[in-house]
Amino acid sequence: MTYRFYAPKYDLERTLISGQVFRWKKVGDHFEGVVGNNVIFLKKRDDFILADVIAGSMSESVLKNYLGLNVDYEEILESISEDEFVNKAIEEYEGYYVLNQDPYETLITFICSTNSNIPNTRAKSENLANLFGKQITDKYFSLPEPEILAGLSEGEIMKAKVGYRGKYLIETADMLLNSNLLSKIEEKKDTEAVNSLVQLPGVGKKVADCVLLFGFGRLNRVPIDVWIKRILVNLYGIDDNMKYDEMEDFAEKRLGKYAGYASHFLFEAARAGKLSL
DNA sequence: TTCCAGGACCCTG
DNA sequence: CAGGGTCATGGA
Repeated sequence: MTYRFYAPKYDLERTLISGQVFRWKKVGDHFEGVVGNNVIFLKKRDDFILADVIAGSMSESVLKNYLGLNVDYEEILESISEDEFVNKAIEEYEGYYVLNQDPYETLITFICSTNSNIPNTRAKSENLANLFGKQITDKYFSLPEPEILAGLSEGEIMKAKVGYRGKYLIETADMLLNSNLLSKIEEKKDTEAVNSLVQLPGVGKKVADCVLLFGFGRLNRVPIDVWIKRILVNLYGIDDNMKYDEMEDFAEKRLGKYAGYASHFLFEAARAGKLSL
């Protein structure tokens, strides 16, 4: 299937090769990625995103939602750009969109991200898929379902080079199989959703907020990582011994209902060295 | 060799 | 509750 989305400002590279998602790569003039059991090719032409679903049955509406196009982007930009630092970040990193990923895939990949870096997280995610996932095309595999992960031994999962996170992945998958934890997140308020997610092994508040922001579309949630903390301290002047919840509250109040969206502009701009921290 | 990377967990005081 | 050490792995 081929789809076409009107999105003049959309920068595929800044969106897909970023810190929010770990399953895309640039191949020549386009981007190739695995989303669920689909292999998707994307490229930009003029004001449009051209999408080819190489394998799988992802519908146009589902892909549009995944790409973060079911939001009023102009309203979001207008809202968050009231903040001077965010405004600067948007100028330095325009065309970035927050995706709307599958909660389970977000969870698994962000468990892999802890105390690691983005290239390593990408490698871990790819290893998990290639070793234990379902083969979709000759070279692309889906992330393994919880049934598969839960059935692995620690020795087996270590082949994916996930390190000490291996047992967290196995135990989290097992808990998901024996509960409806993820499916109940939707109905919970933010604080309760975080409290629920952190019950999963390998999931702390930061990963929980990543899951809420990138997997559940809660654009207000601000994952407080070392970058955001550095930004809050050096640009916004907060005390660097503030606790996680206090920093999150500060960021949400300061940046508004799209604070999470704003924070990722800050994150990417900072990581690109554009914020002079 | 040492340090760090989008942290989480465990043990002490 | 706060403060420390520890945890696999790869790259600088």
